[in-house]
Amino acid sequence: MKSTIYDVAKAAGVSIATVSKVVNQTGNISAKTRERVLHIMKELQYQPSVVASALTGKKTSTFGLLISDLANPFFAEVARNLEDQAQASGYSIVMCSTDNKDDKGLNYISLLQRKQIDGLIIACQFTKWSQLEDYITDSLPIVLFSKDITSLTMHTVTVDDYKGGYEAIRHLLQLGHTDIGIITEDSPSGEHRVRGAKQAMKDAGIEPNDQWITVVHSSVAEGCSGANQILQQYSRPTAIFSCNDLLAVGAMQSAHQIGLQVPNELSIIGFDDTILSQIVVPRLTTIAQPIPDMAKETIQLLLRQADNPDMPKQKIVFQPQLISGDSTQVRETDGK
Amino acid sequence: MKSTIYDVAKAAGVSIATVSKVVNQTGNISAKTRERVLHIMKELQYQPSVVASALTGKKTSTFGLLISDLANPFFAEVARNLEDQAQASGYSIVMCSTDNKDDKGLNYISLLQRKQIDGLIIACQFTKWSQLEDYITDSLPIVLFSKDITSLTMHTVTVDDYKGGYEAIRHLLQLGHTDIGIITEDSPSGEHRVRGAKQAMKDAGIEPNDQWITVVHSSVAEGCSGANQILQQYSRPTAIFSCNDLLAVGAMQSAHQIGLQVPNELSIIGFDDTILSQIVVPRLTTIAQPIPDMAKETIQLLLRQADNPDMPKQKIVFQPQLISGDSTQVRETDGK
DNA sequence: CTGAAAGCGCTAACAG
DNA sequence: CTGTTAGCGCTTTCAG
Repeated sequence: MKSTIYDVAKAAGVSIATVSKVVNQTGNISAKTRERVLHIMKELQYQPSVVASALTGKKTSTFGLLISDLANPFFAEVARNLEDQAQASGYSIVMCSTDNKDDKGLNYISLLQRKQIDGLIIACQFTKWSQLEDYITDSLPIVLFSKDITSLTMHTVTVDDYKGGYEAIRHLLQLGHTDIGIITEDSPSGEHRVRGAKQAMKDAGIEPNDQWITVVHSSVAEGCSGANQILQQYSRPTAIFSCNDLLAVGAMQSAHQIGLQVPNELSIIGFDDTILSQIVVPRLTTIAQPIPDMAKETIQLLLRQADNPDMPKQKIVFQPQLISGDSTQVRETDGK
Repeated sequence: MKSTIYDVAKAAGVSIATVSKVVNQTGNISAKTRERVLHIMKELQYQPSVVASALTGKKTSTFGLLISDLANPFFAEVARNLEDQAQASGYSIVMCSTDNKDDKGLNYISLLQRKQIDGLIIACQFTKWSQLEDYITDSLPIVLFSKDITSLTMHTVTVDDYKGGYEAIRHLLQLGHTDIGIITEDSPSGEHRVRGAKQAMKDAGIEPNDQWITVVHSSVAEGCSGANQILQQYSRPTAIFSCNDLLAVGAMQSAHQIGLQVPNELSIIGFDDTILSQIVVPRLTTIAQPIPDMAKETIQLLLRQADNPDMPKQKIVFQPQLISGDSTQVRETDGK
């Protein structure tokens, strides 16, 4: 049988209040009794119940994480980093894959609140963000990760998607590419990346060709078919910017199917720098998000909200970074 | 402020016992009162506290998952499937990446027990499994996933690693390969796979060449260097069996560096059928584990243990399946 | 410095 | 069919 605070108190010949104080290091307890209690605790293998203490208004030391799909390498890495940071502060994380389905997400949210989590990280999509307000207790610390929903006023940790898109194109431009296709997914960050990309082209005096822009769901397969659409046209671009690595890998497969050499005949640049981009041959050039830093900031934000419920909402934006791989190269002049 | 069972009781003009009964659908409550209570619950947005009910001895509806590394695609997929299955039964999962460090794992185990999880899935390594017995309350339902520790008598869900290794080699043999290298990691399942592999060779009258077997840590980089060791020898094999996809991908990179064409000059077969094997070019031939089925069985086992604490320990073994990719082909006769 | 006692929100007999 | 009551294990005044 598990031992309780009563068992310890009895064995130590003190009251449960005293035991509670030595456990939580509150109040003033003489060194002597503390030692004795500590000793007994060890002897009885006493493990304070998180459940009981949570009932008295203390923390559960648990965060919830809403994520699109844990099996997606990008999100898996995000989850891992968040977990590490949380663990460093004594917190654990409940993972909830929503597949970006509103009802699934909403269900998880109420479940998590019934479990009295101390904070929630939202790293998935909702089609109707407004519903969240009905579901979320105002006192629940929340951070939006890698999503910035302007209609919602919440703490937010993101990468500068716009700049990332801009830099991706600038990289291609520097290599001499002027005919550039874009494969993107239908999401806010995808849109930001595309906006940045288009702006970079315009700033270089190039008008984006809408024929070379496709919007698909985020998967390798769709990235491939999206690329097919672009590459099988009569005139095709010499480079493609894919809004995430999954799509970029799909584009590489498409090129392979069509018989285009990457990077000689087609340059491809991705976004996220997931493990996929690292193992693919040629190694994908991509835009990296500083996930460890973002994770750290996210957890800090959650922690700080606990002490300071109405701290002003912050929007923290991190800078993306170009990772040079082997999937992009100088445009070959005989091309097109 | 969140509403409690008292608020509902008061508003409905009944006792909290009655409310509790309609919430849990226990006892006999007249349709009329039930309606009324239900109505009030909705109105007050009443959400029963999992914490409070757990304190009275009920479930927390939470499982813990100990996993090596959530960022590893294989484990991410395992986690996702377990999460889905758990969610189908109203459970959520706390993820704990241990990096196969004993102390990390042990810490997580006591933390999880303090949080009163209803069950634990262990899918990571421990160097000293015996320690677990001191940490785990005998009443905690546990399932070992994808690990079978013979010294421990626990419920176990695994794939037949031995057979998987055997089949992998048999596949290569059928393609005419007789000079086969092996890259493996230092783990029980890795050993089983290698044993199966060696047996397959022996059964075909081939003596495994220890020069062509390397043991490394599980990562792409180590898979690559492990393959380098094998392939840079004066005489090299025409095929390599890698004990998991990470290593297989590493082997592909090694081949690429050395300038060996896969599969013409070198066939490579992996294990796990992760997303990595699917995106790599050429598509990796590999041995798949039926993760969804394994996950389902795991959760069922946990659930059943809750009702039936001392049910006889089961060892459930699933059959691996060969997935034909493009990384293996008939041995070219001019080879070696 | 230590202890008694009142909850936290809910469940489970046991009465009525 | 419904309500009373005694906990579950712990925290936190408030006395002593």
